[in-house]
Amino acid sequence: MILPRSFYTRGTVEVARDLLGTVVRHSATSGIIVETEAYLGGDDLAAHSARGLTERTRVIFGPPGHAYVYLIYGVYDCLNLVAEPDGQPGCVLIRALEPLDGLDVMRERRPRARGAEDLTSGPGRLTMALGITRAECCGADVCAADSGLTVEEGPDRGAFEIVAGPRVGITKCVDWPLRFLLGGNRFVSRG
DNA sequence: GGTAGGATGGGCT
DNA sequence: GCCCATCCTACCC
Repeated sequence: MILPRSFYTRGTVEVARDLLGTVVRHSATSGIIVETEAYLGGDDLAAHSARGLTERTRVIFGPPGHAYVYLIYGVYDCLNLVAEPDGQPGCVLIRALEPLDGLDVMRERRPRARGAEDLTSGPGRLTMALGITRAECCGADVCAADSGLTVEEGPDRGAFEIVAGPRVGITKCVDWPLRFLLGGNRFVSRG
């Protein structure tokens, strides 16, 4: 049920697409991934790993199937899942979830959310709703049942269309179609 | 319906 | 000192 490490030991784009429909679980809450973005190695200047291996980006260069959580704009934590074989950079930003378990807990963690669509429809929102912090989760092994942060096979919901487009909020490599979302899903971060 | 602007702190030059 | 892989509010149609 928990996705095996071999799932992540592949090209980042493939992993980003295949993560759609799977389930992220942490601290009494879970959600189905409906939007992802791939951040590659090589000449992807939008990726944190583009400036090389540093203390912060060490996890991205490490073994696949681990969580890379970072602070954005000094305010919010964002969740990534590391792909590619050990030693090669590449990770997938989780941008939106469809809430699955623990909706009441999510509402307590996000008192400002008006409807269910506001709970997890954004990279900063979903970490708040699931209680994911970089202090607790950065570097966590999402393939290990006892890690507290796991990614599981999702419920079978038949065929769905994957829509690709430019990544959100970046200024470099803006034309690369590395954002993926479930077509027509109302829990995506935008459009 | 839309958007402009502020909050806020770590990472890197 | 500048740059952010964002969110929320206020205010304006």
